[in-house]
Amino acid sequence: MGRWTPDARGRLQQAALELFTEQGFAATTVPQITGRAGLTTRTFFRHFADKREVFFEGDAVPQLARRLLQQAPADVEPLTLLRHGLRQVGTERFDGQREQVRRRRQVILAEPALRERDAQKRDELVDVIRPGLIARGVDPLAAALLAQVTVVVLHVALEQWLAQPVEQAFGDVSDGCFERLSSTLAPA
Amino acid sequence: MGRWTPDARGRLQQAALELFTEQGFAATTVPQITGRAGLTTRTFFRHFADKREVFFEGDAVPQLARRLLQQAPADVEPLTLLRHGLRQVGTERFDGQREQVRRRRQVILAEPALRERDAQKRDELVDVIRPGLIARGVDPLAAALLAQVTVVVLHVALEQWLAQPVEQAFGDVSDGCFERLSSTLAPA
DNA sequence: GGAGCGATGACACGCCGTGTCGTCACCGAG
DNA sequence: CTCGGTGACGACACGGCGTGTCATCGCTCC
Repeated sequence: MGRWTPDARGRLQQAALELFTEQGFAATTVPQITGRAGLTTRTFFRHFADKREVFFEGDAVPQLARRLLQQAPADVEPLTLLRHGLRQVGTERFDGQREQVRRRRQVILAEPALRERDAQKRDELVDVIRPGLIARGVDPLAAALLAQVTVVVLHVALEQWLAQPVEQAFGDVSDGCFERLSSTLAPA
Repeated sequence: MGRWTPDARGRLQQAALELFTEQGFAATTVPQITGRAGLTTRTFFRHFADKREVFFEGDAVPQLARRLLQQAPADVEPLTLLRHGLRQVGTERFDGQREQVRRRRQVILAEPALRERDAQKRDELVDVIRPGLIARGVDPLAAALLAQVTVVVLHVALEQWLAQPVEQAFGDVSDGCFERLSSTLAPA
């Protein structure tokens, strides 16, 4: 409990999210955000590297991926581990929150600057998964391909999952994507 | 032949590339670029949407992808088409220019802002390939997965190709990546 | 109770990107 | 040949982003 009202970072995130949905990302300025949060502009940039980061901060997927890769038993097949990992991500961050995820997705898609940052975040996830696989004994080329493909499936499956008429478990959608991809790549 | 010395856009690209390699992307300002090109700052932004675009402009890969997808005979298997497409990209843009490609790659990797834009460019390529596949009769889910995977292979194969001790044909590396991916994803 | 610490405020500043208007060679119509 | 349109660029102003720097002051530890 400091000299100031607590959770400055959380207040900034909250204010930013509200303003982004109210008036769009491009139309809201950092002073507007800090004004609503009761802070100064300079303080915003002490918590977030730039205006886009406040939207993506707290995205726990890379942390979860790191944890799963480290803690899984060594005898688990990499592909199995990755499939279960996506299912885990689904239950922790998607299942049961489809409308919330959809709204967030729409904000991103509407703003080129946020799409770009989203693509970078996917790359960062690849850069977590790949060394994790290598540490588990996967050779570098396969690790690079598997890490990239896992993030691709996460991305495509999320799109599929959001488009379903009725919500199903994300893990089922991502597993379906894995299988579909495997069969599509198999030589005819 | 106008009132001004011709090829303003080309002069800007040239000056920008020189300055980026001389002193780095972040350290060069747009006024520096336009100064060297003999133009004003405002003119820079008439030719390029932002400072990063001058580095990626003229990247003909999406155009090539569009052309290949439209012109290939309708009976070519999608996967075959994509593999040949990557080989084509390799011969047109990579093979025989490895040092040049490597230098460009290093500039991108050294600058987070350029990595981010590079990721966005890969997404844009996906957004060219996917509808092209759908137009060829591939169903939407497979098209999404194949488009993403093709760009992944392009990316991973480029990394592989740059790391080889002696240069080989890019198409051989990308084909190897495709096969490796297919076998890695196949159920044990 | 005094020293160090850490989060924030306050202020200045450079650069990015845009809106707007003026200038002037080129081009086509008459 | 002239005259208005067009299109690229210059000139200027400006808001917003992101950073460097120093001051402030409650908290903690000794």
